[in-house]
Amino acid sequence: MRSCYRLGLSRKRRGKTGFSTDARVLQAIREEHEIVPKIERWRELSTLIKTYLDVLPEMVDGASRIHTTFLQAVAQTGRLSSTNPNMQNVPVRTALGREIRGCFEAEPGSILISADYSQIELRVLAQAAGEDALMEIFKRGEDVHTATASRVFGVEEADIDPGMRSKAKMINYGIVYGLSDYGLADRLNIPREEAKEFIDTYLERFPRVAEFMAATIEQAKEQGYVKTIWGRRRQIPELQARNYQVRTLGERLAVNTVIQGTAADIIKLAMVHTHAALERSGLRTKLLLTIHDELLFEGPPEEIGPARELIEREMVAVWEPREPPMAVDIGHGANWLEAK
DNA sequence: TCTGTCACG
DNA sequence: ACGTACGTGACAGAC
Repeated sequence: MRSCYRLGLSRKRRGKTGFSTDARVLQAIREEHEIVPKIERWRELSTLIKTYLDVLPEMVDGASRIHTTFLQAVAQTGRLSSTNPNMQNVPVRTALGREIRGCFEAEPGSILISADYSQIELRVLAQAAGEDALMEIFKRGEDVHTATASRVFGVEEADIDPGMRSKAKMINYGIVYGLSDYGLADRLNIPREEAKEFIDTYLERFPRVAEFMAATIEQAKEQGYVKTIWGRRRQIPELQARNYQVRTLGERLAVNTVIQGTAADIIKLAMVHTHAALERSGLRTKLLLTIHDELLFEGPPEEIGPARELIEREMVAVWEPREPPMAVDIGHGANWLEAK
């Protein structure tokens, strides 16, 4: 990018056609020129406007409702995907994003109930790896990112500040995805050596996680596939590639698919069981959406109490008697934002 | 049609 | 040394 060069901005990663200017790069060079934060703001607003505000109102039907299509055989991990429109990427992270989410309202006279599994992938990891240290954190009901920060940084939990917790969160999820020291360094904007220390310390504190990853990759190489806890398979032909880059991708896919795929099994079972239990109970509350670790329901306000109780019970029961237990966060409100 | 970017989990 | 976090779908611009 000629203009970037002229402004003397740092160049981080490059793609096939030039230097990247994606959100992570802009965040890292935010202080280098006053134009950078302005571009960040423009990117945020233009994305939300063109992808959601310009398009979704056109898709509302005569009953003031929007209908998505769920695809059951696209995502290679066993997740559902959602298209035309995608209701699984409705904004929520920024202030304007939350305003957009708040536009999705229950039918007048009804309410929405949102129920999401708390840290489902890390709980699955704890079980799959048999890592007691991780299991104990959940069993005690601790905040997993704070607890991880304490173990990785060697600081009392009471002294963990939001920045340390945020780094630990990055490490926790990065581990599931097979992140490298380079990748963590790039995301945390820290030296590579420091990132390597964090990862090494994490794997020392949670040694069964390291063993689980190695064993999963080894087994996948022998058999050609991995299996979720419920037994659904994904072939990983990338592991046979001669190309290093493809092969290491295969190693990350092997580990991630067991975790993400098991979480997908769980939410699908939860859909079946909550639906069946609602029908059996005679309640009129209906399942509307599934968003990977969240189920969204709509129903009469007088059913809030029993519906919430039934939904949480069924969602938790899907995973029993495994450890650590699943935890479900439930809320309700007139719109999707309030319900979260 | 490909690439980069960005929304979500 | 290698290139460097998984899974999606939608949009805009270049070709």
